[in-house]
Amino acid sequence: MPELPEVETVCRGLAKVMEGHRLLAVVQRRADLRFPFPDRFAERLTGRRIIQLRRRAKFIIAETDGPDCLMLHLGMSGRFTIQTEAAAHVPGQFVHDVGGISAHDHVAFDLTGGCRVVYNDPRRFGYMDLVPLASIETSKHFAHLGPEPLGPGFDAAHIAATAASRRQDLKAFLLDQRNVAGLGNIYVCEALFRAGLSPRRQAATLADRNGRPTLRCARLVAAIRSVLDEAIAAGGSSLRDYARADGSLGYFQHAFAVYDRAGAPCSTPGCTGIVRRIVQSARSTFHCPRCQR
DNA sequence: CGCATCCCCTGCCTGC
DNA sequence: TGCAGGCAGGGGATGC
Repeated sequence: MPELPEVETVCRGLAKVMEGHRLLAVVQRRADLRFPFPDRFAERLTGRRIIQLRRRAKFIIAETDGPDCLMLHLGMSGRFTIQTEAAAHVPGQFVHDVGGISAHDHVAFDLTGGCRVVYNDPRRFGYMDLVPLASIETSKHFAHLGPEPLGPGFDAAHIAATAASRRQDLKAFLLDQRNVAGLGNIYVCEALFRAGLSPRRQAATLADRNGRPTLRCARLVAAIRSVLDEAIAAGGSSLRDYARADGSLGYFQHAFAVYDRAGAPCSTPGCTGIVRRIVQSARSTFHCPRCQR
């Protein structure tokens, strides 16, 4: 599912029911997801109050009043649902254990205030970890992350400086979380389209011969910001299994200009190009070969 | 260092 | 209808 706008949307949805509340019970139904759960995962969280939820890159961080922060990564298919029906609540048990509906519910968080937050992840590419608040930024998850694309550290100068020595394709450069954190396949495709830049262009060509930012860098920064801002405002993109934590659907997928639109006419005014699908790094890229250079 | 490839796991869609 | 194959929003390991 999730790139930055989807994770941001989920984070906001969870914040409403988790912030300020205490964890009455944490139910963990298996020993691992993508990675093993940390030792005594449920025990270390039980009884703690959730102070604040925030997002960094594609992670959700839940700060608690205890020594550990809960770090969540949704992988490809992770999602949260919020259950509020009092009738569905059987302490320490999953709703689906009782009602028998869905598989792949791996963790449940029971909170004061009456909500249960359930993590479901069919592919189990997501994971959870516990990290001390003071060492979050230096943790293995965050130590190599680039700047937030919507934050102050991401600008034309950063792009130019980072890309200047890179021989890789622009697509791969933007997917690399060390360069900028939070973009994934969809929003890279959409941002490159908005910027009029080819996904096949060498990253180094964004900078001038002295490694300084060009207009292309500025256009790319503006394109990334605008597409992310709009996607967040739309509640993210709902493809296949993605939903917001409250169960409602994002609708930015209706605004895709190129993603999953191979064969469609290019939407750039005056452009007669056709959206093409190519494969880069074994993943689909969608672009207009005519107006993206 | 950069890049391609494979892999983790499951579900869904397509085409035969 | 059934089944095989391809594909998927992430990201880490490996080998060239």
